Amino acid sequence: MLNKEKITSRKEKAIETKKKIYASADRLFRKHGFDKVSVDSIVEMAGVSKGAFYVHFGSKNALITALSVDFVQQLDLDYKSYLESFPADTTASDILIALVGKIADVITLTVGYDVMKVIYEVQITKTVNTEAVLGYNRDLYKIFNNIINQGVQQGEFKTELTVDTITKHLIMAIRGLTYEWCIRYPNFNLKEQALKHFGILLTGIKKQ
Amino acid sequence: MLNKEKITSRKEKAIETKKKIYASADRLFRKHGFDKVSVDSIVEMAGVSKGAFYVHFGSKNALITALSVDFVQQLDLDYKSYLESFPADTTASDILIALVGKIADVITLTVGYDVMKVIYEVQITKTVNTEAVLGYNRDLYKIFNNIINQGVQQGEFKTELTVDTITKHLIMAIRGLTYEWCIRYPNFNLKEQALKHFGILLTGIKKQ
DNA sequence: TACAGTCACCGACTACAGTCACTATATATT
DNA sequence: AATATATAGTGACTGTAGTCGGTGACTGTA
Repeated sequence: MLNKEKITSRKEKAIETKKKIYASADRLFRKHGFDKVSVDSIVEMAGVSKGAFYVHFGSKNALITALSVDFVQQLDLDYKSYLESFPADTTASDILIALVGKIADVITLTVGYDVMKVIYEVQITKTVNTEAVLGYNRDLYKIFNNIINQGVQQGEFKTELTVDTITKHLIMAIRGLTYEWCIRYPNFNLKEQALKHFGILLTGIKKQ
Repeated sequence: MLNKEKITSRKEKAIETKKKIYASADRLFRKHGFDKVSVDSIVEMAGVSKGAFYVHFGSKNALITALSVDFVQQLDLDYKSYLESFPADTTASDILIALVGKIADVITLTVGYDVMKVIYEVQITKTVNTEAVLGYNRDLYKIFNNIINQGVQQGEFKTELTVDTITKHLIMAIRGLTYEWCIRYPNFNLKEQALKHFGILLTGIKKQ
């Protein structure tokens, strides 16, 4: 029987090939944008065949998603460290508002429209498993969960809804805002609208 | 100079061609779903050339959008007549909650996942002008505006935000919920989540 | 060492959206 | 009526994502 774990020279080479494709794609996408880069150009730069591409990635979108996932995970780490800069006695609402502003900044300034658009498009076309972006154990959910939990503990938020439920609704709202930003681009100020929207949502969650 | 208004036999024939394409597409889409119908098969059924298709529709998505727009306008009319069945003294909140439930029902039961998915996908890929679906003068905005205005007049809602602003935020929330439903399909109960979400939003809008 | 099985890889091929130079003919102009 | 112009319509062609039967180097086994 073949040992599934052993890393043979053959598998090493395969991993090497995958990395080459990934790296070429990354360079080309950054240079020309997602739309203008074809699979053919990626495999040409990587020096492999088209067949090899589809051995390692189920589709062009799957590759884009893989790149996005790396990106999203990095972003979540950034949000985490951003929060560590806050004084311990900041209220949960204030933290949430600050975080939402930060997220809006990152999306509009760092990530940018082209990339966000593709991520949202891929999610809806479902050609790819986007668990890492959508999954409820994504870091962003944990971050929100912690803040909201703190708000509930300190009697700032209502207890009618579970912490988990509130978390899901708030992150859904961010996704909705970002979707709206994408479809109305460039006629929609994400940060301004996000802060206003969270003003409403937080009022609905706070104790009267 | 050519008279732009006159309906010549030539223009009649052109309209006829457009209708044939439209009708063939409608039949094929209903039968096989959007993804499995090619432009070639549409023009074959309509008995016209591919070039004719692109004379009348800028892209395949433009045709899908045209079909969607008809659909959406019909839905908005349905919502309007649904509201007329309410007693005059119903509170604005109650009307809104009922309407949101109705919309969720229509989306999940009447329109269905396949069609919603395409509408949301077309909007984000922006290959087409989706003004009729997104435009702030869409009937749905007017409907919401009336209800919210009533709520403000009767002192039920806060006056910090304008009626217009509230309308936009609520419809954005519906879009966000529907997007979430699409990307989590079939693991997301739209009606349940929409009602819960509007519970939060309305609390944030009502006078304390 | 011989050999059978596997699998990473190859690249010609298919399917399909969209383009464009051209044709045919209805309409406007003289 | 003769001619010029505008435009609906044509279909071969292009570009690109994705497919699939074939190949040979590498693997574990006897």
